[in-house]
Amino acid sequence: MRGEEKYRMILNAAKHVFAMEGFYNSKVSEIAREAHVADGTIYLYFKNKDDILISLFEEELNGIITSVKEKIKDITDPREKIIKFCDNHLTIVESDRDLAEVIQVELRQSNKFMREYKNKHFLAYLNIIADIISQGQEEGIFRDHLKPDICARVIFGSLDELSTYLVTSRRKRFDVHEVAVLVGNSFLDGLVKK
Amino acid sequence: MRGEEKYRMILNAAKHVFAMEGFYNSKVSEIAREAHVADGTIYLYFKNKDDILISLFEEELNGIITSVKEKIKDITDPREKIIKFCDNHLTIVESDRDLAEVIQVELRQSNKFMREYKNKHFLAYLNIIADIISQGQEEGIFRDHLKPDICARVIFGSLDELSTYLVTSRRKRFDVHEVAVLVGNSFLDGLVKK
Amino acid sequence: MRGEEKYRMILNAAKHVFAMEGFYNSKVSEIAREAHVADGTIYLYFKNKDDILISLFEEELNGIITSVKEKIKDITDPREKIIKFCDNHLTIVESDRDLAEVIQVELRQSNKFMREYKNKHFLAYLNIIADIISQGQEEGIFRDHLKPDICARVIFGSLDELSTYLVTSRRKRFDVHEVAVLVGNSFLDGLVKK
Amino acid sequence: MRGEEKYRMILNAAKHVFAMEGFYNSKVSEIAREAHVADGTIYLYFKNKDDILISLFEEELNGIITSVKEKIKDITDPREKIIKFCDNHLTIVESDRDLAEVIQVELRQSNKFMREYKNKHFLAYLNIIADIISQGQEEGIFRDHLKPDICARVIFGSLDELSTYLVTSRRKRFDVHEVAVLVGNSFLDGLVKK
DNA sequence: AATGAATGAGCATTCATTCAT
DNA sequence: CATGAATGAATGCTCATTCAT
Repeated sequence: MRGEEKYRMILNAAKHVFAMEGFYNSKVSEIAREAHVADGTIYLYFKNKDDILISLFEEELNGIITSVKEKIKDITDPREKIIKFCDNHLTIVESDRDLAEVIQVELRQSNKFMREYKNKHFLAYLNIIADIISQGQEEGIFRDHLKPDICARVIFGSLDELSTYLVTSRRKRFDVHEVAVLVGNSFLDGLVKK
Repeated sequence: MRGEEKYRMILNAAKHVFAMEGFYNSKVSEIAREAHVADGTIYLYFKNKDDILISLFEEELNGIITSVKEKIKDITDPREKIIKFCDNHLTIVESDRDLAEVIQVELRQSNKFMREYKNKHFLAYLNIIADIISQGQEEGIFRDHLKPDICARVIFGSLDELSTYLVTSRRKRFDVHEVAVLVGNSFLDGLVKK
Repeated sequence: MRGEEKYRMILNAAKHVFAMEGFYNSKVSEIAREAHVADGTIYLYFKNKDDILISLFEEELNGIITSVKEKIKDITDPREKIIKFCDNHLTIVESDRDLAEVIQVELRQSNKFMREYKNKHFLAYLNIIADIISQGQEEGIFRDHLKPDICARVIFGSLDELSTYLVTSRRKRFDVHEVAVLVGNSFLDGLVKK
Repeated sequence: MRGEEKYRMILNAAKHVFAMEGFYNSKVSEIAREAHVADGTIYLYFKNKDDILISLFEEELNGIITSVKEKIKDITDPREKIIKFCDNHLTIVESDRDLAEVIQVELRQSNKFMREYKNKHFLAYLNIIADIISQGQEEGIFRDHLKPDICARVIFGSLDELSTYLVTSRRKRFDVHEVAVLVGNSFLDGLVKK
């Protein structure tokens, strides 16, 4: 349908502009120009500039969450699941630098509305890792004293900082699959009972 | 000296205001009020608003770098050095939430000048970790195939995300010393030759 | 005919919306919604937003003028005519608060086009009073030195301000028939030769 | 003092611009230009555009109220007081056409804040007339059955409509002193006990 | 050095109007 | 005739920065 198409065009333009300039330095009129719509048209699809950013996260994070859940659902070994999760995250980031930039840069914005937003969709993403850890602990594979929420933060933090490294550099810093295995294994060495 | 005193007052006010509102939502006049100086006075000590943020990082990061270098200089075991590094980072963050907020939130801003800035002082901080890894590899304690820069990113990313967790929550999520050991050991399990 | 029906619906919706929000705070889309037509449809019947207001006056004032002329045409005594005029004005205002609001609030708008408009249809209404005065003077009933146009303004101003009083208040301030007699007589005392 | 001076300059510029264009067609930047200040300066003295209009009324109405109270305070005969009130109103209007235009045109605006405003300062003006009527009734000079608030509206409405007449016309329509006496007497004929 | 009143460039948002369907 | 999605000109307001005192 036409409307849906414009909605996508605006979000894509916004992703690019936000990635290039940062949210606060981005101009709505610039997004409109890149989306090939008039300034006013944006306000038919979004309540305001903030709403564009929120919608962008909502859409993209949902996509990422759906895709990673799909990819790990047939894996039984929690160790392999974690490596797959890392691999998926870095692969997406590598294939969509704008997205990576927006997630890293703007997920940190501290508006109240953003903080609340994070407490909803971002946590769903973190919980995927935490759930894998819990599962591994129940299966007696992972050490019991490690708190899943802390581990999830540690793993996500590593991946996110590596993404920054990837995005910030103009030249290629590392092979994502190789590093995903490295990060996964690094933690697994700490996680797995000896 | 008088001037030095005002400079400090402005930076402290800025740290607080930036932490509360975020850089872009902070007003120079608000910083001036909190610092008990006139708006114009700020421009006697800083070139512009951006310069306040840059100077803030410069000062704070230098302090952190100096303090952590001091703390690890008498430790010989690279494994202990890494744990000490983690412990130091999380302890500082816990004792100065405003600083933590500013580092996490604003270090991600994507102005070009910020990017360049990061490539200077922030890298000095990362290099402390990378150097420890290199040292450990030279001593034959750490595995050789791990790239020190990648490892440094992974460790910093973990610590930084844990800081966010610490700062974002109103209630205490974890004991920083305990977690510092955990993070350090987690990586060490992966780093150390078996 | 269909078109005539929509024209009426739009004017009625406009009267209500203008009365509620004032001309400048009214949105064409709001009028369209209340009239149960599409935004664009309005432009099939009116040149622009201004034209809606002008047409509204035109229609309503013409109605009022026609009705009052009908009511006073069989009265011969100019004193009774004036009282009837007052009674008619206040009765209409009381029965159609939206109309009253629009006349009072918007008749005062000072666009050039409005000024010109007033100089055409509004004057026709004032002239009804002025003509009665002139008639009374010719018949030797009213004092000769009073200028009919001034008297017409005085009488209309009184009625209009009383209408404001009526419309602004939530509770009933006075009985319109009683006050019409009062206003009429008040002037007549001044008008009539002793 | 300087600040007070700028405040006056802005209000005077606003009075002129509002009178020329009407409130909604007036641009803040136009007021700024006429006041010989920068756009932003206006917001040092006024909260927003609405606040300029409100302050304008506040100042001007207070001035009018003060001046008329002063003028009638030594008059004992309520009949003379009313004539003096009318004379004062029309004289002010004649000497400050911009003020007259703003009062008439914009006092009718129907924003909620305006309605509330009217219920405070405008009523103080009306009450001056109502008090005179009450006084006259207590002294046994005016008829008892006339309600002072209704009479006040009638008299103000007459004066206001005559002001419109005065302001709208380019040529002089009447002598204000003569008409003031006429309006006053007109009502007095109705008011005074025979 | 310190002040803070003044500046004015810059931008998000609104909404009357159009026109392809 | 009717629609309503799309347009884009227009403007109130903010706030970093300046500079006369």
